[in-house]
Amino acid sequence: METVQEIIQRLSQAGLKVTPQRVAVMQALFKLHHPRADEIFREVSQNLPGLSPTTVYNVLDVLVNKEIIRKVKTEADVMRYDAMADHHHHMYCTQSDRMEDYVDPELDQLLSDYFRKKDIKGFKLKEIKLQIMGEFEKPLQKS
Amino acid sequence: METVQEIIQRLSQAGLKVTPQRVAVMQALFKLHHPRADEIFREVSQNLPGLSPTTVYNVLDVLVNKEIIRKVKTEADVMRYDAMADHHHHMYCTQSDRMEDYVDPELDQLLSDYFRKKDIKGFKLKEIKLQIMGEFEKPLQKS
DNA sequence: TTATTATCTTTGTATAATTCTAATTTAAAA
DNA sequence: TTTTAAATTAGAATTATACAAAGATAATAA
Repeated sequence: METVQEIIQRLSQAGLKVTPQRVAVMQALFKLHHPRADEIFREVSQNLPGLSPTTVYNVLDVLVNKEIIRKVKTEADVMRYDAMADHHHHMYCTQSDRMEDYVDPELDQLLSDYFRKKDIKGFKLKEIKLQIMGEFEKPLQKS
Repeated sequence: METVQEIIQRLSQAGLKVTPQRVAVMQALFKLHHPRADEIFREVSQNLPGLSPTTVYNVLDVLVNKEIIRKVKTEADVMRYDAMADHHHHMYCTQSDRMEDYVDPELDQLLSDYFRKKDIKGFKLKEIKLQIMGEFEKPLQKS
């Protein structure tokens, strides 16, 4: 969970103006779990009445371009957003659009070793992300 | 490249009626490379004038549900579809929307061994798919 | 601190992808 | 064949997202 200070710092570092809208969108991204744009809009609107949906899309686009956050598409065809603190993978439920983070440095090491040897011709590899498909056994708890 | 015979057989096996629209959509899926719904629509319309876009969406949904084809989840806003002959991964260009298949049984073995040991709690794993992000060195040839 | 300016946000409209509904047609079983 | 459940269609509706122009504001430098 990031503090406002850290959010402000991240925005500045990226050469972005620090606006209340941007800070609030980032906060929503940390608070909500892989939210959709409309969820962010609703959340942020509570603190910033009069917020425009366009602003949310603009802010999200800017953050994606600066690689501060990421877009992720789920099974259900909705776009979700992810504050990408550290490198991580995603577990997807094949029955719903539920999605969770999966962090596993050991696996990352294994993969990075493997691909160092492998070296795909004509392709400069930058990152490996896993989509781990399956079913969650326990239903998601309401927060 | 699948023959019409094989496509018909696959549809029947899944308990689906064999309609010209379905066969044509499957053919388009093999001909085109990870097409979007609208690309399929345009392709199939050439042979089946008067085709409705709704039909393309319906057919794609049915095929996805019967696990004959797959939706490909990317960071792009549009959904792409994949005739899933064999298990494979995807390589993505970070500079464009280019996307290629990546087949690597050795890697699959490695991953399956790893996750057999690992066993994520509360999650029934079905499949691992890699998103290999990077840059293609040579531009794609026009077909 | 204040003025300046580039950047951001907003409003309102537009567009594109996808879904819905209800009517019509068709593949396949009897 | 006839029947019927399943599939397709047209057209309207919805939804998410993008656009363009005007107004507001954060950051820079005077």
